[in-house]
Amino acid sequence: MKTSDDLNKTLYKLKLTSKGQATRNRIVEAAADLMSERGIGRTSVEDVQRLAKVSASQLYHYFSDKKELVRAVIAHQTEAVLDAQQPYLSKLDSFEALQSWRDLIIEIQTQRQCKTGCPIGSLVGEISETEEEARSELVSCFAQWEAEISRGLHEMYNRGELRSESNPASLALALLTALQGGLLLSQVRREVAPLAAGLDAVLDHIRSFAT
Amino acid sequence: MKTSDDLNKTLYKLKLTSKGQATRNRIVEAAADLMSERGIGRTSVEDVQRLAKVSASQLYHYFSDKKELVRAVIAHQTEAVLDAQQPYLSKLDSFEALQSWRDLIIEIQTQRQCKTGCPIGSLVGEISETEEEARSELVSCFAQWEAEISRGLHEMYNRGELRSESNPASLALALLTALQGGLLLSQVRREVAPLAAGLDAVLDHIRSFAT
DNA sequence: TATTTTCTGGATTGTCAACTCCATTTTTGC
DNA sequence: GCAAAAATGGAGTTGACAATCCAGAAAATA
Repeated sequence: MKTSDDLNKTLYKLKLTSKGQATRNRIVEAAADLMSERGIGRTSVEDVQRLAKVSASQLYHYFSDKKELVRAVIAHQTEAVLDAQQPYLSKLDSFEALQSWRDLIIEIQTQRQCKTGCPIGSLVGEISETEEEARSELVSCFAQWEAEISRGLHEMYNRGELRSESNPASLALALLTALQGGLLLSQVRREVAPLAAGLDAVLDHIRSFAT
Repeated sequence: MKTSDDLNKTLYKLKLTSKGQATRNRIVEAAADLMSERGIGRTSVEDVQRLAKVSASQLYHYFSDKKELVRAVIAHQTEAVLDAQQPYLSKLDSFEALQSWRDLIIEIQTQRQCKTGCPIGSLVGEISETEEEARSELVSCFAQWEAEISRGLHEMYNRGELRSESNPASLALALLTALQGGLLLSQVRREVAPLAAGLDAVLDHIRSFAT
């Protein structure tokens, strides 16, 4: 049963020492690394403890249970993924920028040797049905991502670089879709070809709306 | 340790009574249903036993361990997924056929209320790293799928319905990519919009190569 | 029919992983 | 400097779940 203190800790995040903050970060990062490599189910909290070099009581001092840790991981990965795509992502307002962004993504996936998929997307299958809260956090993560892409396309549209019959919002969603599918297939096939094919098809399609 | 009898059973699939075959099927179908809904990790063999109405000894009579059951599930889902898209999938050799196929997929995902993703794709994140054998079965499943799509596009190409500068193989891969990404996003967002946006973008792109 | 093989029931075991407890040390705020 | 709060160590508990075992029923085969 949850005491009201636990509730406070969960909802209002009681004070953390800078040392405590550091420990918490170490835990989240370790968990994020392990989970994006093996998935949630195959990552035990003991594994996380070992990698983060913390004891059980430390981990449960900062997170009430594994679910809460997973939620923290989602938040952490959201930030990490969006950050990794800067400064391109926030300025996707030209065909050149889109192309550079595409190249960056391919580069990132190449560097990790296609051993993982999207740090966010790969979690979808492991929570969707069971944890409503985690799912909605994933949704908002994707929404942020989509919004960044969408913003750039809208700017191009407003500047008249995309013809009026184009639909920037749909195109942004299609790009994110190709990205997710591409990462998934590239992970399982251990090659970037699907990612490249998916992104390039949608990018070509976007270019077809050039004025 | 594996006895040579177990080895025989695994490799050559000893004789199965028709009754035995039925039991085995019940197990695989139950496992497939549960795993595509909750994932592998959250599906216990006990859950499978309950749903399939079999005892533990029955399940382990047909499968040496959970991993083997998972492999059977992959094979089963491969067939189920490809079958569900017939007769469209095997005749994707016209723009109308492509459109009908797209409509069918949206319809399927709508009917399952976006509660699951791709029965195959959603397994990727839960095995990739750990079980090499299962991964390669997933790869060949996707390869079959891609080949079916590719065949249709190549026929169009050879018939001169797609311009010579188009690349049917890439387009097929892009379609599969959009499909996977679309199913993933539609699952987490509980709406078909991403699936539609992804597929429509690639289909429009393919149409742009029409002669 | 006899005998071998396949199939089934269900109790049991062993392992592993999530989570708890309590004592102790460190840090903070007054 | 001194309470109070936060951080840490690590052994211990609990439950779930994969897998086993032994015995017996049904079915195939000769």
